Amino acid sequence: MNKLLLIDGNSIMNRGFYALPVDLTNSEGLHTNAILGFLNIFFRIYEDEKPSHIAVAFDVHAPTFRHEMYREYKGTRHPMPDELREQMPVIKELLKTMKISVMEAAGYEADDLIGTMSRIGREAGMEVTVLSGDRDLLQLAADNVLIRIPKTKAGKTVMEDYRAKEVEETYGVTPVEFIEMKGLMGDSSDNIPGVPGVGPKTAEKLIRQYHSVEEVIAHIDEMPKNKLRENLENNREMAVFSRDLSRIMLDAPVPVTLEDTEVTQEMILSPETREAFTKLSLRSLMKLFREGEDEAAPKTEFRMEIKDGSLKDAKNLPDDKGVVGFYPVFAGENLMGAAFSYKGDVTIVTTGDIASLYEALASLRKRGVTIAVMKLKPMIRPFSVQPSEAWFDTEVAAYLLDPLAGKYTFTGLLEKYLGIEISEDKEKYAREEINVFSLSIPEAREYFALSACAAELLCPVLQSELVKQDMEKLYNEMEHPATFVLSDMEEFGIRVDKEQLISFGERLNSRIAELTQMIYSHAGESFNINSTKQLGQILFEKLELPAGKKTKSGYSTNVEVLTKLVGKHPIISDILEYRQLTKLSSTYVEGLLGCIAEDGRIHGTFHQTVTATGRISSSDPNLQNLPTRTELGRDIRKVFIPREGYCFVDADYSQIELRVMAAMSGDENLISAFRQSEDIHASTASKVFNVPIDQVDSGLRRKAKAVNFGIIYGISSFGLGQDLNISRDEAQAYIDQYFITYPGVKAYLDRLVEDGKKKGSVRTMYNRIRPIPELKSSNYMTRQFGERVAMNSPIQGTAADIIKIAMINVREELMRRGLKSRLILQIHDELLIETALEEEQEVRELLEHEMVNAAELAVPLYVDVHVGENLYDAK
DNA sequence: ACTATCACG
DNA sequence: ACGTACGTGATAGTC
Repeated sequence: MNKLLLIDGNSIMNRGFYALPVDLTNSEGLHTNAILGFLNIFFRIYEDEKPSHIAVAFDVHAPTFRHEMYREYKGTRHPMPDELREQMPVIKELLKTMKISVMEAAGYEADDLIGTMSRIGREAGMEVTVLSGDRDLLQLAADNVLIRIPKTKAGKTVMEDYRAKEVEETYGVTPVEFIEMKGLMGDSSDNIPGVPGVGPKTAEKLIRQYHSVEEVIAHIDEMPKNKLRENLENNREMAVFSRDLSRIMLDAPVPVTLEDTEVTQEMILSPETREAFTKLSLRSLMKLFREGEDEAAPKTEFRMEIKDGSLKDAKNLPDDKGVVGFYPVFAGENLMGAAFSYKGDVTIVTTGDIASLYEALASLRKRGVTIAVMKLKPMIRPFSVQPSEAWFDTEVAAYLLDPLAGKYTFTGLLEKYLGIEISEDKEKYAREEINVFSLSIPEAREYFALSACAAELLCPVLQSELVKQDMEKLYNEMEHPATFVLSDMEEFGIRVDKEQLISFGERLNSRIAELTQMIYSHAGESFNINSTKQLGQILFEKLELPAGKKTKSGYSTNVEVLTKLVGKHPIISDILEYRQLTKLSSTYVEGLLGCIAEDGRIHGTFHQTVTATGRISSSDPNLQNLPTRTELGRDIRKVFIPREGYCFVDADYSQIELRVMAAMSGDENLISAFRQSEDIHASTASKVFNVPIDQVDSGLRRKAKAVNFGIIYGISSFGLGQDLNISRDEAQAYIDQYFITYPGVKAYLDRLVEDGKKKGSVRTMYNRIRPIPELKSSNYMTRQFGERVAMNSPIQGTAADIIKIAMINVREELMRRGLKSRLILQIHDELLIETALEEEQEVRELLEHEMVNAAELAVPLYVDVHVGENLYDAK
């Protein structure tokens, strides 16, 4: 028996939109929650009913035929949220991809198209199912027309099913009478007026008795003389009219024939659909394809076979130029074995012989094989991997494609890019940090095999995705070689004078002990000064100091608040000093001491796939935030020293972000300012505040500097005012003046926001992408944030790109010249080279040259170079 | 696991 | 009427 499924597209999309979190987006920032909600319900019903024919109806947003005579009532309709609106064309397109008929007709509502199709189906002898969240459709219910209304019960979606019988049982009226009822009671959400004072109860009572609006009217005089009767008398026409408005048309001009709506599972779940789901990041729906393939002919099904083998097997793996997935197993420094994957066949080799494994890899490379791994950096050293070799790092590639993803595990990437879901009980593999020794032997074997296999499968997909996104060059020429620089920096590390660090810590701690006692005596009791909760109580309750207004779960006790209280009570300055010293002691002295390796050096980790903008980050310890802004904190840097016979050569870019902005905006005034002036803040002050450059005092310069930073961060008058401690209006005046001075900058920033909104992302000069889903938010604050990000990311990101180029070239040049000096640290706009004393002059020149020439901009790049015997002196 | 604070560019 | 500067990581306290 043929079955026809009719879906109220607007209603089901609406339901999906409000049922699922709105922050569901695909990689391009397009919202997908309504689409996912729609598809979830759709496939549930599809499984249930296995319909042979399907059509989805949508409202056309124009005055509809049934309502056009009553247009003034349409004003009360809620406008569709933008996040939902943007999903409407996408679902229609997706349905077309699924070969499902989309019905739309100008002047007709979805209800009318569904009603008409239900009649056509019924007359053709089909079973008809109507899916809608709207009870209006109940009037269509019949013995062979089933109305299904999804409801959420305890978080689960359940269906309320109505045939004619159920409508009568629930409402006490027949489906046809249901229309009459609505004529009396009206429907505010549908802008049907009805009769005043008549609600569902009265309407039901009247229709059960009289069966139609006309009959009710005909019997008005039999009714008791009350308000109801009066209302009915005064609204006879309105009742008839409302009833007619409520009646769904059964003869609308539907744009499809019954034959058009015929569809099979194969047509719905085609490869094109799969591709479309992937593009929409609808990962949870990928399982549909696997099930489909299990039943039919399996084609791209995930298949992996693990077998044991020798290195000889590994060496001879592919017989053509291909991709081999690779995963080495280490226990600390010791090699335990490796997994090789080729076309889904994984060979696990148990060996501790690193030289032979190295050899096997070399032989694969020689034959032009690409070695794909999930994470390259840790393999560089053990296998002496060179930047020129064809290794492919899926993590770095996936990071470039989606820098906001956060983690790049094989489970996540397989699902995202290939729709392959590793079965539920393997969830532990999805974790970022995984200790393979906590796994059983078979589990561990499977983990190694999956890692190798996933790398192999992902490699071509990610490569073609990079090409599509125009980031192939970025990967090959910047990110891939940068991995080697980071690996080197981690390997070399930085030497620390442990004794000096310990004695520095002792000095800090004795002062901290003094301060602690003084604070306790000021407070009149001892308490945990580190607890903001307790500190807040002492300061603002016991000592009754004016509460720094900022809160959220209590009083704020941050520097900003405390600084304003200095002088009000002697405890404040002690707390400020205590804070500063404990920070130094715990984070820097204790923290760093815990990181010193056997060789007396700190080998931190540099992360390449963490930041949203393309910057490098540093951890264990973070070597990019060593104190420098205060004198005492800065002293910590004295314990970072070069090895014997070496010195530090350090260079930092001068105003790289402002220069990048000048160049990318093409603003002539800012460009010429940079070409002429060495002091851009003073120059800005002179122009913005309209004073001769030689009359710019330090205060004016400070203000201009703050404005310059503000511009880069995506200026707001509030933020600038906060920073400079001036009024919002004054801050706004500075900003206005800045944009008058540099109109090209203003135009550029506007362009970034506009472009970002259009594309959902922005890019750096080197094509690095930063998605900005916030730009499409309906929340004002979120959207504002998105706009600031749109202005900042291309600038910060381009600066990050440039220093990456410099790092790569510095490393390359040091090697090429056979120098002993090594790059050991990058701090965003600064590079540090541990330099052999005899190479000092050459390295100074080399470093400056490579940094200045890393990019050719409309504005010259400039670096400050320093030499020192420790990190303190080198800045 | 989350929040508050503070170190850096 | 809202409540903000952009990008990170470490520590300590609290839940």
